[in-house]
Amino acid sequence: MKEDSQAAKAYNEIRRKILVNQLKPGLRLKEDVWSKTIGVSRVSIREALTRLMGENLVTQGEKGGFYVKVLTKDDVLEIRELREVLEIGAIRLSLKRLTSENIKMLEKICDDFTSMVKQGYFNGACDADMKFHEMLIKLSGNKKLFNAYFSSHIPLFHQKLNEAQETLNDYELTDKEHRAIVAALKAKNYKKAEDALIKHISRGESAILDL
Amino acid sequence: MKEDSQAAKAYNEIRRKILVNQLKPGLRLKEDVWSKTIGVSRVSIREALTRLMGENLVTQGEKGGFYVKVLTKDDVLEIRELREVLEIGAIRLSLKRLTSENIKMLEKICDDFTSMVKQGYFNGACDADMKFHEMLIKLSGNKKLFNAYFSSHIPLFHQKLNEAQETLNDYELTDKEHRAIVAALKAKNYKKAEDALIKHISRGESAILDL
DNA sequence: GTTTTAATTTTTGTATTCAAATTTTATTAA
DNA sequence: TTAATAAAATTTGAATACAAAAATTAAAAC
Repeated sequence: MKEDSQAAKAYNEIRRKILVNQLKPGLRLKEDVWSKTIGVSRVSIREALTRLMGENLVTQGEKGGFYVKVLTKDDVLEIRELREVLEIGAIRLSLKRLTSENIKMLEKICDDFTSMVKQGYFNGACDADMKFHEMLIKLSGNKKLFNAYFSSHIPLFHQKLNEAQETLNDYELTDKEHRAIVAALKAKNYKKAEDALIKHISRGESAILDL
Repeated sequence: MKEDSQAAKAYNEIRRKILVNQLKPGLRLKEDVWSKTIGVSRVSIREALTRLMGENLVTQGEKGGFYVKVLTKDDVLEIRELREVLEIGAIRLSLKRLTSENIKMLEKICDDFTSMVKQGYFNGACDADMKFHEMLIKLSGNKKLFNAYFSSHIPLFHQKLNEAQETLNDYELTDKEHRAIVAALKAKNYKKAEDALIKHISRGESAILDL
């Protein structure tokens, strides 16, 4: 799929919409509809949807037809575990190579989070939350790890998490937990960082499952 | 893609050939050739290749055209790290839920490995090696983790590993290391299991990079 | 003989087409 | 009215067709 092909155009557009939750899970994606919406032939739409199926962002019903991937309760549970595995792993990999620059980047994201919560920009705070965890992964310096992180529906997971954050207290807890992780990393205390991270992620899961 | 569609047929056939290294990395996959080989229309081949692109088993050149994914030296390094992350994580998740049944399954695989090496069935031993690590992942009980394991080109990595095993000594080392991991798991000693696993995987990487 | 250029062939990207399968709507019988 | 059946419409799976792009080959110029 060439960068500038019709199929790539469709792929990017549909993918984006799924990841920002504009296309609700379970929705059927009719080829003809999207063909007209995006203005490319049905073949190109099919190609885009097939690629998304390879990424597991869409599934196919037994009788054919594409559907937006549905996150079940089991999925949420498994994603939480996988997040734990990947983020803890990332910390372990990055600990040796962490620079003070890196720590500053994390602290900056924490500060952004704090200030946005204070000003009532809750969606912005959610962005910062996602960014924080992505940064943890990125600091591992391992592209494949980053890739695994993103192909695991973690963005979808985070979508749900966003909905779960309701009281101001939730945000303040998140903030504290993030900062605890950063502090442990700064002190190069692997065990402490790991514990803080596990605690943080587990709380997120509970919040989602309570929805 | 319906289970029994033409595209699924092509997808499975091409995918298998890539994973068992019958299609060498870097090879161009011409749609027309495969259309005639498999006996389906070019559209179905395109669909299969597009899906494989979503899985990152094939890539696309700047000027279009599909190619079998090439594993670079960096890839090997990153996969080794990712394996470490995923397998250590799997151990952590499974430790609480490990039954004596599970341990027996692992021991059985070790025994198979030993006996095949003794009889000179080195490819069989390689299979058992892969199976051992897959089992570690499976025992986590997390399908998404298993999925991440498989979408990380770890089978391709293992292919290379197979080529790297040369002397009888290599096989005996592998055997010992596997058994050390199982012993630690049996004793529910997480730290020991983790250490044994890291040591085992690191040695594998060195062997590959020496190729 | 080598390098450029032009012509030819191959290969891909995309649209169109068509039949089969599926879903929806309408009709009939209970 | 509800359930069952039949008819119509929609939707997909798959082949074909065709133009544009890329690669290869042949021809010409140096």
